[in-house]
Amino acid sequence: MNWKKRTAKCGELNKEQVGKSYVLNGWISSVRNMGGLIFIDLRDRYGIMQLVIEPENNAELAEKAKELKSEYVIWCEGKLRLRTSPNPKLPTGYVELLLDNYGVINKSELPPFEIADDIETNEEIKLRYRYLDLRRHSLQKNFIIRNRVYQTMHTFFDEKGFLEIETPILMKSTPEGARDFLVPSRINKGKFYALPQSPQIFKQILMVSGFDKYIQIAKCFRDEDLRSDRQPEFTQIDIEMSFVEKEDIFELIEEFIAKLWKNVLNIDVKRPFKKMKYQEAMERFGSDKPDLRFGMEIVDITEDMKNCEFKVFSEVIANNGRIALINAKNAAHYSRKQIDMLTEFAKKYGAKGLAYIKYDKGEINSPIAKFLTKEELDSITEKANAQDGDLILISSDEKERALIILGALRLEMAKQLGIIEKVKDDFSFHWVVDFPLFEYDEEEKRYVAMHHPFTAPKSEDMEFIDTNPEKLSAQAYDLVVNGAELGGGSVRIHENDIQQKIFKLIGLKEEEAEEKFGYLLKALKFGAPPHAGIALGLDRIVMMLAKTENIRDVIAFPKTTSGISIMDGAPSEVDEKQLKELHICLIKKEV
RNA sequence: GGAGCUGUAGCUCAGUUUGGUUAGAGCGCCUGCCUGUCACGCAGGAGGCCGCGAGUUCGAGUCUCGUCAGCUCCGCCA
Repeated sequence: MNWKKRTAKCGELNKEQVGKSYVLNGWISSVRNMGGLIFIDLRDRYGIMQLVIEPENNAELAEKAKELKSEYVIWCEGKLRLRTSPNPKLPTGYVELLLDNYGVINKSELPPFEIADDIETNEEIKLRYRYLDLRRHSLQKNFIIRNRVYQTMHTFFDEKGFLEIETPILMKSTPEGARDFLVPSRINKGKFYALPQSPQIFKQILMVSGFDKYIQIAKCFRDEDLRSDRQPEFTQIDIEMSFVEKEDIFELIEEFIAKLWKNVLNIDVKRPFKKMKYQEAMERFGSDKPDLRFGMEIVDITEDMKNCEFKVFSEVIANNGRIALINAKNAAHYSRKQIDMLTEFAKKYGAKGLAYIKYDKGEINSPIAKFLTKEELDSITEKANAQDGDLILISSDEKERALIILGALRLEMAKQLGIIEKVKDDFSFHWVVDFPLFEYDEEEKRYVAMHHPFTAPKSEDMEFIDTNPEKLSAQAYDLVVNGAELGGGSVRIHENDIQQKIFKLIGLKEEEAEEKFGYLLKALKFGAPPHAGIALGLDRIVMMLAKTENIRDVIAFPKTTSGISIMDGAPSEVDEKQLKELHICLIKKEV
């Protein structure tokens, strides 16, 4: 070994250790050569230590130190002393290491960007040099949080008697849900494994086996388009329990979440969490994951407009649609152009247009006012609780569409008006419950499970199962924090006949159900206990704790929005030989 | 599958509206000076396929079309 091993870490030394000698290892963060005095900032993951060379007392070392550049890895030794001019901004700012000697362990090319917290660099270069980006404290701290989450989880669930059990990564492709990633089998030519979208069926089967409390940090894979909070591979804290009801899951998860927030942020979370029905979430907030940190709730005015002369409204009413509004307080100053942009925004969610009323300096300013009677206008003003200075945005559409549009506008206006900024340090935890069991898929012309097809219907709704399936509510629940879905789960079906019925309702023929899910159906015949569970999005939890808007900030090696890993170049073409072994031949793209 | 924004020095960006001499700034980098810096300071210097390809034009960083990449969003994501 031609370097000296560290006896301390950069961020750990302080006043208490002054007078002692240490060896440090780390990366050169910056060199400030004052001529008669050389300062070097040495960085490791624990912090920064200032090194000093005094040319007056060690001319040789000072001369040698001219070789030192950013991001060289060095070892160095010297005595810790108090600084004559301390820097209170640094945790280690009261001390410095007076060097007796140092050595370069490994040189570095000039990095393509500076390794500093406060500089912006384009995403592509940061991802190409991910190892350099990951040297920044601003990113490292997220992985320290992530680790805190792992450790809290392991301890918490171990103490509760949960068993951590791994489930297969290579499994059978399932027809429901997201697009599968497929893995060809060499031994079984022409056949494919799929990567799990979640370990759902395996964990249910573990319940049948009697492992009544299961947990796993599960890697999941979904071949769908990416978003700022979605990667094709992501991590779930996957949980399942036997002989429980949904309340048991609520209590367990609330306790766990409270522990996480305490351990990571030292915040005391108020329990129990609020519960809101899906229907209510949609009606009041236009979302199944409402952000409850602020108001601006949706107001239904369909009834008030039932005799309205305005054709847009009357047609919507005739088609059983919804006319509703939100009141953007103090936004009457919005210009025509700004409102046009809001209209464009609404159109992304399928709006045909957007009506508005400005209560501007005592006057009502609205292109639709002339179509409304005084009574109609008054009732809008009253229901919206509109005052001078307010801007009312009105959506009229098919019911769910209208609500979704207003839900999106509500969030957008909260952003634009600085409301989100005001509540950015608040946390609002709640459960959304009583989801519909099915929703109708227009494209496939069939019912699909809103959660997944193993979700139990509410027992009091079972009477509708043969007559009116769209009326069925699911025993499903989502954990929602600040408008983000951090997890979701359900009470599962543990009876073979009900499971078969559900498959039938989503359009799976008996043979298909047998072919795709036969192993689950069979397992349910062998004394399956009642069971329920949940999956928490670990990446999103870390995002929330780290207060970052982007999932790339909490995944060590993430992919770009087109699913590419720039650093290693995945996905890539493969050798003809590899394809041949797999009996795969590529279709040449036509030009 | 669709929409929007962005692409100019190693990095961050200006210049594009209205085409016209040698494409600028800050940071970083290189050389020298500097004894308390920590966003060190001072002096000097190097550094450009204006994403790529066509087109319009006497002339394109600037206009048009195409294309690629990154980001954000809609669809999609049980």
